[in-house]
Parts: sequence; structure tokens; C-alpha cells
Amino acid sequence: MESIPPSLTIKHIAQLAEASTSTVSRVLNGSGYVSDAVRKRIEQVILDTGYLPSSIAKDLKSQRSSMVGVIIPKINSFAASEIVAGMSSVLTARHYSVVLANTENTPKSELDYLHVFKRQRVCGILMLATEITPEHLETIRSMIVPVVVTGQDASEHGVPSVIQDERLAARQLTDYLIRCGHRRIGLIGVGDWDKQVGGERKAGYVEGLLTNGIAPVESDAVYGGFELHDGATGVDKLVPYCSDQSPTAILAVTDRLAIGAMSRLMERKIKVPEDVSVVGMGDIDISAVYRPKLTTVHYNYFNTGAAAASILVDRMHGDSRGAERQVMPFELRIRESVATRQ
Amino acid sequence: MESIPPSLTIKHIAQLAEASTSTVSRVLNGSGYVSDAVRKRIEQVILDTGYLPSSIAKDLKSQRSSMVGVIIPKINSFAASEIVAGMSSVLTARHYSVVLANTENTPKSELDYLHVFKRQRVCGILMLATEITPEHLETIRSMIVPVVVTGQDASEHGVPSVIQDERLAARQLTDYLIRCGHRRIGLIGVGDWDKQVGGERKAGYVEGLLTNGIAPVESDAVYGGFELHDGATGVDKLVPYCSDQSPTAILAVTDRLAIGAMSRLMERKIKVPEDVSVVGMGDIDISAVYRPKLTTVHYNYFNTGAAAASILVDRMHGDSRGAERQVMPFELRIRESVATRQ
DNA sequence: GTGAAAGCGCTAACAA
DNA sequence: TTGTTAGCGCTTTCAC
Repeated sequence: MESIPPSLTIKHIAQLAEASTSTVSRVLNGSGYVSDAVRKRIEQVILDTGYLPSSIAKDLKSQRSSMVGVIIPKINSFAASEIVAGMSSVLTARHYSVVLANTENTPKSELDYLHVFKRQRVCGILMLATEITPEHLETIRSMIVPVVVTGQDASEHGVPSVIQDERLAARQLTDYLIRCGHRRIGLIGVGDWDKQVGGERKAGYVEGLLTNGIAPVESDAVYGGFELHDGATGVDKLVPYCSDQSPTAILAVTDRLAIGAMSRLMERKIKVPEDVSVVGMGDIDISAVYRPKLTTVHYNYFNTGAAAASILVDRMHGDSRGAERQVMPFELRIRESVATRQ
Repeated sequence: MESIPPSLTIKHIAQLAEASTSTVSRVLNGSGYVSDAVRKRIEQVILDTGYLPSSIAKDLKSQRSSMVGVIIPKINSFAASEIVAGMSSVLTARHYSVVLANTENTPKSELDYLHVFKRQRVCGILMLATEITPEHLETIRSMIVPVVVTGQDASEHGVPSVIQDERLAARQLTDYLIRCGHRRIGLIGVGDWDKQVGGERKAGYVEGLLTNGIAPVESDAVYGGFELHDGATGVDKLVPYCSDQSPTAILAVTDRLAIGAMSRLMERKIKVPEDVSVVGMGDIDISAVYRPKLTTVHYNYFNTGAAAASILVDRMHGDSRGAERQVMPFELRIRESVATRQ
């Protein structure tokens, strides 16, 4: 809370231009009748002084605002920064401004930010969610402005959501592995409190196995966090040092985990993809450049953010015909981390 | 500009609690005397109704705000997103909110955003600059709130700046290459309208050569843009197809350029580092993972953003003792992309 | 301790 | 075509 040095007000301009504040307001907003002579005079004064009207006062008076709150778990990550760029792109094109809340992966603070946004009287909220708890839902429902989420599917709770078809993606990846001749496929997953990455991606893996007549084996799926070392840990669980009965391929539910897994494998002198194949999901920038280049699923995060923002803009304009649930397309990116088995 | 659905006002709370708006205001701000009985009653009503006071009205009345404008050329890039994370981290700790302007690499729009921020009556501005033109300077000077830049050095113009010691970093890198036995070192640079990356880094390269008694040769330095393909183009200029007289090492002024260069080299069956060594600058996330792992200079972007935000906060509190110019430390990251020559 | 009243910078009836 | 006036939701003297 810093005091703002006093700036010019509409009154000053009115005085300098020898007009009333309402007339100045009219030329400012291009509304109502103003004679050319007066308009010229006022415009000149505005130019000379560099006057910029306070949107704070304007917003208060007119009970409207053009600020959109954006909640992000970690702005300094590939996917999140792409999503924000996409959101920002459509929002600024429509002359909204973006208030950014970076929660640094502390879901608790998401609720705090929701409150801050409410005080700030933002006109809409965009949220990249990792987990939607009942408290989240309650707070979102108490919001009087539109909210659109991405990252998780909250459409069944009436919150418009933009999501990826995680399940189908994981299933196609599994399918691909099986077509390459793999029959024993390990999964490095995350907890299923994360419905999309934890739940759906795993479900897709199981579906892929099942539709190919392979029975999923419990111990071939391991779970952990989202970091590189979780990928390494996953490998150690899946590929024991003294055993010849380990998976020939591993599906890691994120690229980061896949890269952690590959590093660990190579550290242990296990060749990728010759000995063990690995696939990831997400197609982060590193994946195309890592050796071996990672076979993965590509999501267009920028477009995902843009789509969420578009839906929000529609809702803010009172147009609620837009889908409650938009599923973004994905693409398999076949690269070099999978070997064919006969 | 969306109309905000009407929410509770301080008047409603006053009525419900059978008190005056001033008393409610007092309990809201913990200022002035309020009897316990009345306070309890008011707090209860606030809790029951979930009332959140409008910061718009508060800001207007009290002529203060807690919004900081942040201008970024491209949020979806490694360095920028780290810097924003650092800024956001200190700003939110101090209860400021962040209004993000992603200019998508159109410097022209930086000026526009500066104006938007002025209308919004933000209490301070943080800017990640690529180029500071006279217009920029003029607009910044016309700002009545503190401005802190990073990425470029504007301290000589009275604008507090947080920068990297680009020159020393490039010089140490050049030194290192020479210590490894290289005598003919090429430079893949960028235009020197970018004073830091274009000007300073090149200056450091020349200094490094000179202090080691090597005369810089004009044709060993080439210039282009910031993209991967600019790195490739640089290589083709520096290492002609039919010549045995090409550099044994290349200093690329960014990691991205270095990676573009290495890819091109390897495409042309020139081994890195055996045939040609390559170093970059910046230590983006990919560099540690590329093969060969890139030797480069590491900057802590998160801390850079945090430092800029700290200075801004000090300035906003009226404390201008803080340095006009803060130079962030860097570290050489020796990895695998440089070979030793005898 | 508490409330009435003025006013922050702007917009929008309504008058003139 | 222009000016007067009454607020928007809050804070802050200043009386009581």
C-alpha cells in the first residue's frame, strides 16, 4: 500500500480548458455531444499535460473493471508460462489487464488469492488448477464473477474447464508401445489426488493394456511426485538391480519424470531405448533436445491458455452458451526413446 | 470493461450490525477506538456475510494502491519466467499485487503499457528491458512512481537497474577457452543495440582476447538474432565448408545460440567438442541436459527479479538510499562442450 | 466510543 | 451543446 503521488485530475483539465468536468468526460469517452471547438480545446490540454484519467475512479463510479485475476501454481515452469502467455495474449487483445498470482505450489494460498481478487473487484478469474478441493469449489461458487479453470476438470461442478484428453493420450501412447512389441510396460505415475495427471493418465494406461489383452500388473505401476528424482526413484523400483524380469518399456506420466528416469537408467548403464524404452507426456522444450529425443505427447499449452481466456471473455460478456468443458487436441510425437521388439 | 455484479458494501454491514459505517471501517482497519461489544458484533456480521471491502474504493479514497506493474518481453521463456517468479515472490510477501504486461517482444507496446499502468495508478513499475530508447526514458521520467529496470543498465539515466556483469562473464569465458589451449576463438553475437547482450558480452570477449595477447580478428565475430537458426547461421559463417582455417572454439552470447550452433555443427559431422568447442551464456534449463552438456555462465534469474523487486519496494517506501545499480553475481559452469588443445 | 458529513476522481442523469 | 448535481464505496476529520 503505497501512497500514489497526486496526479492531474479531470478537474484540472476542465479548468485549463475552461469547460466542465462532464464535458471533459464526454470527450474522454467519446460519448454525448461536444462542439468541435470545445473538443479541440480539451484535447489540446490533455495532450499538453499528458493527462491520463484514473481507472480507479472510473471503475468505482461505473461499477465495472477490466482486471482479470490469473492464478498459477508455478509461473517459472514451461507449461505454466506458455499457458499464461496464451491467456495474456487474448486478454490484452481485448483490453483486459492481467493480475498474476503465482502460488509457488502452495494450494492453500489459492484460496487467499481468490479473496484478494474478490476485494480487487476483478471482472473474471482464470485458474490453472492442480487440485480442486471442496473448499475451492465453495470459494469459486461464492465468486460473483465468472471463473474458468484449466488443468483440472471442474465442469461437473458447473465450473467451465479447458482440459486435455489425458486419458486418450495415455492410452494411445500405451497402444504405440504395444505396437512396438512391448508387452510388459511399467508406469511412473503420481498420486491420484491429481485427477488429470494422476488419475486420467493412469486410467489411459490401464485401458491401453486391457484393450490389447494385457493384464495390468500391480507392481508395474509406481507413484511419486513430479520431480526429476521421482523419475529416478521410479526406475529403481521398476527395474531392480538383480532381476531379469523387469518392464521393457516405461510410461512416465510427465516428461520431467521421463527425463529423470532416462538419466537414472543411463547412469546404471542400462541403454535407452535398446534395453528399456521410455515415453513421457507433455512435450516440454527439453524433450526434443535430450538424447535420446523423447517420444511423448504434445499439448499446445499456449492455445490452452488462450482457449480458457476466450471462454472467460465470453462469460464476462454474458454469453454462457460456450461449452462448460473444452477438450484440447493433442499429438503423438514419435522420436527416439522407443525401440521395437519382435 | 465488464460490469461487476453488485456486492456487499460497508453500508450493508453497518446496517446489519446496527453501527455506523465509520465504526465498521475502524474494525476493518483496526484503527481508532471500538468497544469490544460492538467490534464482536461487526466481526460476526462480516464473517456471516463473507464481506470483503472493495480495494477500488479504498484506493480511491486513500490515494494509495498496492499494485505493481511488471513489463516483460516474453513470459514464456526460461529467463523471463524465472525473473517474474522472483519479483512475484518478494512482491506478494509484501502484499503487493502484480499486474503483468507481456509485450510479446514488441518494444513499441512497452510504452503503451507504461501508460496503462499510469492510468491504473500502480504504485511502482518493474521492467525487464531489452532496449532503452530515448522515448522509453522520457516516459519513465514522466512516471511519478518509482521504476526499476533489469536486463539493461539505465542507471546512468537515473533509473535504478539490476544487471549482470556481462562483460566480466564473457571475459572469464574467453579466458577459460584460452587456458584450454584455444587461440582462435569465434564469436556468435547479436546486434549492439542490445547494450548488455550485444555490446557488453562482445566487449568482454575482446577484452579476454586482448589481455591474453591475442589480436581479435574482424571476421571471427558474426552477428545475428537470438534464435536457434541464428546460431546455425553463425556456425556456417565461422566454419566455412572448404577451409582449414576456422576457429577451434566458439563463444555464443546466449545458450540458445550455442545450442543452435552445436546442432548445426553436429549436422555437418563436425564433432563437439573434439573438432570445435562451444560455450554459451545464460545457463538455461536445457543446457545442463543437452549432449554435450553446455559449458556456460550461470545467472540466477530468480534472484535477479527478487533484487529488482526489493529495490522497488524500498523506493516505494521512500527509501532511495539503495544503489542505483546492483550487479548480480554469476558462476562459470564448466561442463562438456569444451575440449583441451595443446 | 461512536456517528455525521465531506470528499477521493470520475460518470451519468437531468436541467438549462 | 453544455453545466450542475448526485453519487460509486470507502476513510477520516470533527463533533457529540
